[in-house]
Amino acid sequence: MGIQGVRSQRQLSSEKTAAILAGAMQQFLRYGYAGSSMDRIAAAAGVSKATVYSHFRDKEGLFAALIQQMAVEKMALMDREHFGEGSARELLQRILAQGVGQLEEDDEYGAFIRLIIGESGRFPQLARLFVENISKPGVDRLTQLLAAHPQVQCSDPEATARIVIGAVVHYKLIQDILHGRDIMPLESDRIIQALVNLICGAPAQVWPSAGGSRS
Amino acid sequence: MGIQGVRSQRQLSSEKTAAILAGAMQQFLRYGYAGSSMDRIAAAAGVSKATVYSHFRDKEGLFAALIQQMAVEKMALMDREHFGEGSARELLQRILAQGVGQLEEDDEYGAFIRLIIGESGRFPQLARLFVENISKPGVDRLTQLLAAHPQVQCSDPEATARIVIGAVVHYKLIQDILHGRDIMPLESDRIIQALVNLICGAPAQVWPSAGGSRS
DNA sequence: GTCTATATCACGATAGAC
DNA sequence: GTCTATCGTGATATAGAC
Repeated sequence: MGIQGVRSQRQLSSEKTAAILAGAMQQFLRYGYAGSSMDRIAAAAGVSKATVYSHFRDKEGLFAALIQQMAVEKMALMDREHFGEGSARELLQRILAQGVGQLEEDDEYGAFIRLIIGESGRFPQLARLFVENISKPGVDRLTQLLAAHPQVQCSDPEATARIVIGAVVHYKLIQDILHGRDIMPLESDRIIQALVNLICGAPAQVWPSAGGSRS
Repeated sequence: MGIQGVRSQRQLSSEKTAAILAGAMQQFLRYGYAGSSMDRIAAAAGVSKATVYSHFRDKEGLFAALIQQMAVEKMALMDREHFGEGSARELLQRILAQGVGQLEEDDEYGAFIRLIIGESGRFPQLARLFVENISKPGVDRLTQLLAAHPQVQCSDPEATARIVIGAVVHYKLIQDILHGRDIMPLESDRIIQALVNLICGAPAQVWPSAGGSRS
């Protein structure tokens, strides 16, 4: 099903290939798979429709190649980051601020997530590719980071990592992808602070006695 | 844009209307908006295509009516629940177990979420309808519950509620909607327990002294 | 390799009989 | 109100010139 055999279509001009993929990205991200036409993709790429079919077997092959390319791109965004030194609280805060900020400024990322989820019924293998190359590496990295800092109070780092990632992704989902910013307004700092406080303990623990942590 | 004026189309037979909506649900949930055809919807409903057009103005009107109906249905699932008495930990655990269990057994719910997200670019008003009638009430209820139990250690109940809901929704998203169960296996109890421990403190609080809440 | 032109078909929406 | 039949359009994919 199209996921294999993408590389075998690449030994062509590779100048037009990039243009076609760019046009396909613009259309697929905006209109979804079934809502995009090969005519408009060719027009957006600045080539004829026959050229598209000389570079990719059919619409499904083009779509699979695009998703694969975007998965590699978005995966690379995360791998290069090093988060320096500091306490667990500082480190976690830095990671979350960087992740949320990147997610908020990258409009394309939201459209990509929308596309993957929307087509996950028709293209389950591409959805799995997203999980394997994007979701899992992110959760794994955070899991190792939580496990490496024993001062954080969590007995299950893997489940905790998924909670953190899930909270951030869901925030992006409601705020941007589902256009809920006016209905459920919430500053991203509130999410970040609440997450850090949950995992590292409340910040201003005035009385370390039995009281609690109300402001 | 179709969201209004749905009721005005209802004073018809209302026998066929239900059949059409059922057929539309089957098709739209499976193939998305652009991937569904009015011919197959009519066939799935057991009526002719002209009958569909006598009950709904066009494809967009039918889609909007279906989303509206499903939003009301799924909203009603949550409103009727009463969670009895008990400590904050017991209460939260009961709520999460009930919510996750309902989300896991209801295949239709996953397909509905996939559809809403996938079409949120083309139909932003329907996405907002989902946020307003499904997401917001759930978060609001959990927020009030967290705020009503001062023994839970959270200074921002609203942000905390969104973290909890986000973790659960993201779990459903990865496991079922994106077919990642084999790639990132995780028992739902692990998520529930980790959430409860984060919010209510670790379970075995042997010494309630200055130590904090390490396990 | 890339184009224009075309084959073939399914789509949304409607007309008109009953 | 519901059906059959159909109109016009735009879809995927290909043929053949250059």
